[in-house]
Amino acid sequence: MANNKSKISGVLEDIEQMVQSSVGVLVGTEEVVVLGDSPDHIEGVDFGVNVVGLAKRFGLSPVDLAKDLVEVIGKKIEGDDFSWVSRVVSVGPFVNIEINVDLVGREVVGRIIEQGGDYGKEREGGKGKVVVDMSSPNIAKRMNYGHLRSTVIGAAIANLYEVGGYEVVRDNHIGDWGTQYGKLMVAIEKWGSMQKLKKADDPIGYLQELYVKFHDEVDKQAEVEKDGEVVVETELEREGREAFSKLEKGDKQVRELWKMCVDLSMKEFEKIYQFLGVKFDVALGESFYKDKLEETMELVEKSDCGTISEGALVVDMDDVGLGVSIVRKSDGASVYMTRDLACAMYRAEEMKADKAIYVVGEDQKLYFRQLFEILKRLGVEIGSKSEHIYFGMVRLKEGKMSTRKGRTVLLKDVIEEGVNRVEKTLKEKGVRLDDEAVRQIVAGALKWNDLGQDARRSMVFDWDEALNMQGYSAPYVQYAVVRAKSLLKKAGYERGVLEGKRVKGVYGDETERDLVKMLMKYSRVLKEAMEHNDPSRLAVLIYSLAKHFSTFYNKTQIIGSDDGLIWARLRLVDAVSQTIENGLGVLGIEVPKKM
RNA sequence: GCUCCAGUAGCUCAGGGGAUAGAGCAACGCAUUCCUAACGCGUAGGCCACAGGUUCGAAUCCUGUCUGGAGCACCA
Repeated sequence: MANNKSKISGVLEDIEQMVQSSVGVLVGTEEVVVLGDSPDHIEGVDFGVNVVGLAKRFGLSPVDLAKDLVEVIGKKIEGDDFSWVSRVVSVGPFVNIEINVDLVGREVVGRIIEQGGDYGKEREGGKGKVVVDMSSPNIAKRMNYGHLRSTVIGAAIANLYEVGGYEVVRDNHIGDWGTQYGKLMVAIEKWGSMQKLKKADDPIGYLQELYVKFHDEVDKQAEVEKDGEVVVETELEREGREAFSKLEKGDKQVRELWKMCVDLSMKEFEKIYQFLGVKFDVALGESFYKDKLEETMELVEKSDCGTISEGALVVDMDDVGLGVSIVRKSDGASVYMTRDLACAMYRAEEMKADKAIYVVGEDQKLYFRQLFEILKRLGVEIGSKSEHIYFGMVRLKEGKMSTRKGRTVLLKDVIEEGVNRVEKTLKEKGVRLDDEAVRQIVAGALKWNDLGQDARRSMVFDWDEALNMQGYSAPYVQYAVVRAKSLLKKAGYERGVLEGKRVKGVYGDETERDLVKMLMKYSRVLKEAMEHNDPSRLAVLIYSLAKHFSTFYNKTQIIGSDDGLIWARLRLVDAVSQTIENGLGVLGIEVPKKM
């Protein structure tokens, strides 16, 4: 087991491997060993292993096992077989390891600089193809702050899978089909016009108002009719439902109007995506599957799981606690489920995807369990491999967001406020930045708020939190990278040019040591983030890197130092900045040229 | 009513069987002729919702209670 083992795995993994084989010497088989952090109050150690679980499994005393392990590892170190570890001690059931930080540091830094933007990436591709179903705004509605979540979390998940060796298709699953568009068509015909829509400054706003009016009118009708009999469906709703039915059957006039709404909406969405720097590989909206719906409904009807109930085609999953799901309405029209079934099959058969990841809010948890269950019952394999990555709802202090009650925070307003805040800060600092840098900072701040914490928690919208630019935030991390790069430039540092430069005897300082340790953990954290579908793990690590870099930057004068460490330190700065930038890249956050 | 998710510092959150529970914000104090202060250093702030249980060991696992969020047939 030499130091220069496979360069594919990281140094941390190599050390783990060494401990693992040491365990093998003691118990006969190699057991998976994970190096954790050692506690701060025990000085001089860097990583720790808890052997209780291991000892129990083999019926050994944890304390004895720890002692024995220390002895075996100690021999390896002494024999100069493994010089990355300089000391190993046991404390109760823990085995603590001190790394030879100078050696390890130079190795890790060297690898990062060598691999650059590829550092942390899985070398072996071919893990499979995954479709990430993300963003998915509904047409004819303005995007509100809540729509940010699926978009940025989806982008980060997609990137995580990509660096994890998967082929990824980012699919913006636009909501452009369904009864609500029948209602919208009715509203346009009754109270608006195509001409007005074409000329409108804010076409989506125009459509949204019509949609809201539709519901207001429905409420009025319902009240009137309530005086008579029990009303299930108002006249207006019936018209809306019929209009959708017409749309679905291919009525030319309705289709034309619908198409216009789609095009106008997409144009608006594109502006926001551009600001955020979010890209999709495809945008196959729900309507894309409109010609496959008949076939899908037939398939369900002919399958063992489909039954007719109250005129509708349903799948009863009560036996597994999932209730009943409608696949075809009693009037023959499709529902969301029909489209998603067709979509899943298309992704499996046509796109050759192995897996689909739906980045959609927690309110649809039951729905996706139903979707996967139906696919399973239909014998469609992708269903059992797909996942619903959910995120908590965004509320306002006043309560749930509601387009109809005008109680929303529009995404474009949040962006605008972000730009204003950045510009105000710049004025105070007397710094000038171009629009691109401002955009990157605002987009970063917005994304961090979604990616920096467990997405499953629901959140109450708060301007200061949504646009936080201090401390645990994207601008803080971006700033660290910008400082690092500027420092490198000022020092005349160039990658790979080291002739005659001393790069020895470094990384003894505590902060430098912490930085090295965090760099070592990068690829592991990346992998964990992917496996848990949790970008926040990555955010936590790169924030930590930025934090320690800031400490280092403030206390260590690098340029002008003449203690012979300058080049080694610059290399460390380079590696740190590269790693942070890689991590930010995975989160979909760009680094401005200047800050 | 049933099901799922969450409750950790004043606020927003990390940690999710192990060693003395950590950050950011807010507060207070310090620093600054030096690589840009969206920065750094320090102080203070905790019955980890509550009650039982499992364990050598629980913020972490189990059960129950309370509080908040989400969902439960022709919306998406």
